[in-house]
Amino acid sequence: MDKWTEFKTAYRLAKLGTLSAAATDLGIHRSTVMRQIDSLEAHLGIKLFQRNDKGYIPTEAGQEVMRLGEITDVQFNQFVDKATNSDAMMSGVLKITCVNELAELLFPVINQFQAQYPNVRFEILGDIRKYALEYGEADLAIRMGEKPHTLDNIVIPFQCIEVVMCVHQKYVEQHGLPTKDNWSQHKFIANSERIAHLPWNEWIHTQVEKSQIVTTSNAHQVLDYALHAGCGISVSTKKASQNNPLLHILPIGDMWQVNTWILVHRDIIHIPKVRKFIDQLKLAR
Amino acid sequence: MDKWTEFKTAYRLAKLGTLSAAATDLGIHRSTVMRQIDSLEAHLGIKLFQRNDKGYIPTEAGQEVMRLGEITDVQFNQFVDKATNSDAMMSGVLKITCVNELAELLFPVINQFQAQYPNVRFEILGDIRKYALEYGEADLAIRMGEKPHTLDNIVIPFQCIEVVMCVHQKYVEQHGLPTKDNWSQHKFIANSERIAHLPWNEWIHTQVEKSQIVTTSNAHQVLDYALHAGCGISVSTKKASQNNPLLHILPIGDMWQVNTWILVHRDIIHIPKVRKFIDQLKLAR
DNA sequence: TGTCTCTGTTGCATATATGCACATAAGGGT
DNA sequence: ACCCTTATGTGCATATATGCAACAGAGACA
Repeated sequence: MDKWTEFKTAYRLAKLGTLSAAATDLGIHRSTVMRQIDSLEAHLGIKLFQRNDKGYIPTEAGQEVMRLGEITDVQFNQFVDKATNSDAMMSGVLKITCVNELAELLFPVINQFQAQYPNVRFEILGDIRKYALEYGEADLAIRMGEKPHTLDNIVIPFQCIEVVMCVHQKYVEQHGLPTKDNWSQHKFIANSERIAHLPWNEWIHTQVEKSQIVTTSNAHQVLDYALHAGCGISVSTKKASQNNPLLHILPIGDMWQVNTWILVHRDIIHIPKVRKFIDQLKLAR
Repeated sequence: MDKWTEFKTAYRLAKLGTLSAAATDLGIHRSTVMRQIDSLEAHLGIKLFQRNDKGYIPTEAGQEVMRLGEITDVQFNQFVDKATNSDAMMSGVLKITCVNELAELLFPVINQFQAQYPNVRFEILGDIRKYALEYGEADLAIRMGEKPHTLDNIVIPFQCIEVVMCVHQKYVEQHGLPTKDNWSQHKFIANSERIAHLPWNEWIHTQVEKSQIVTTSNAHQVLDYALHAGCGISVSTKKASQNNPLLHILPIGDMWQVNTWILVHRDIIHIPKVRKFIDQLKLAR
């Protein structure tokens, strides 16, 4: 049974009783209604209506069509209402992918957003690898570095974050404060993998002798522990470093201005909750 | 939402993931699937799918379409199965209209039919007036007399019944046995209304003096009571008269050969239970 | 009785949807 | 490196469905 449109026509006809009324109701022509019914009956091999000069009377099967059509119509309309009404769509999960390091930029906005739309849940896919927006693995991505060049994804500039070298007080007590002149003698902490979209990590791997990188991990949080334990010099956002009085910001290297970008697939940017969340992200720039 | 066909297409696409698969499944062309989806999305103003080079991934709304479509599909298919499968259709009510006098012809067949199809219920509309098959008041009609000439109804010859004049033993004891020569002196029982499709009733009204018709009623059963109480001469089927030893069949008038006809609307004759019941009626001719 | 409006029905011109062929891109296997 | 298969996307010719207009019958009303 693939004649769903004809089925709806039959349902309206059974409900209203005449071709003319059904046609007006459906916004099509009388004759179209008639031919759709003829077609449907021929297809099913059963009569759905008894015709007379006064109109169309549903047979037992026709009454079943009416009953079923009514249910279906309500369900479809409810779906359309729900899908069309923005507020009703402000629910479900919003999946965001980013490297762990960027998650902290997100949560102030998420917090604010959830106050307004408590039914939207967030799922942060904090991982090294890039999740593919194209395959629906995530709704949004936050990326760093050069402006991503994609085909199906829309790229929106997000924050320009400042990144600094820093070291913990414990390290200073043990090894002294690294300076511009002697940093090449100190210990460094870095991600064990070379990841193109982690620019400062690349900087360490290219600018620092391999032997200086004494602590590595594939997890950002582990590196953070190492930093706070005084294992060596690491990289952090300026903001995070300033908030911790035990962290010393070092004048080593340059102060990085790293651009971040919001990525969203062009097919889902118009989904209300996605759009509204992006709007709030923009305000937080 | 009147794009039910497109809705089904969207549901299959969401289920199968690619245009090609959905197209094959639906028996239409890839490009048709694509354009129907585009059309539906444009109509709803929301994206149902996220497109990529591997296929179509349903959005949250698209998943809802899939869920709803699945339910609807099952329901529609169940309907088609039920409506198509003859045995499954052998249920519900079968409405038959006839004058009370003919009902006794029906019940042997009904009895046999119900043994085979216990889920079919019968509703006999035994009344003087003709129920209109065209307006769905009844499924079948049994009519007497001349072959009915109708436009939308199919007429099938049924039984040729023999009708006789008869009188009860009580009447004979009181007034003597009516004969061919003296019947015009006797009392008659007739329906109070002149009904064209009750030929023997018409015969009485035209051939017998008004003053002779001493007992009338608009109900056949009442007339029957009057006959058995010995109130006068009445008309009955030969069969019924022969079964009652207290009834005398009189040689008055002619022995009528009355044709009876099965009437059924052309739109419902193909409904399994209607067709099968008619088949059994034919066997009982 | 005539008119008016309601119903379904049917032929015909046109608008719409469909299928085909081809272009394009990406991955898998040899 | 090449082929083969998978997938989507897009003009274009054609098939299909639609709307229109006209017709016929039935009932309401004056």
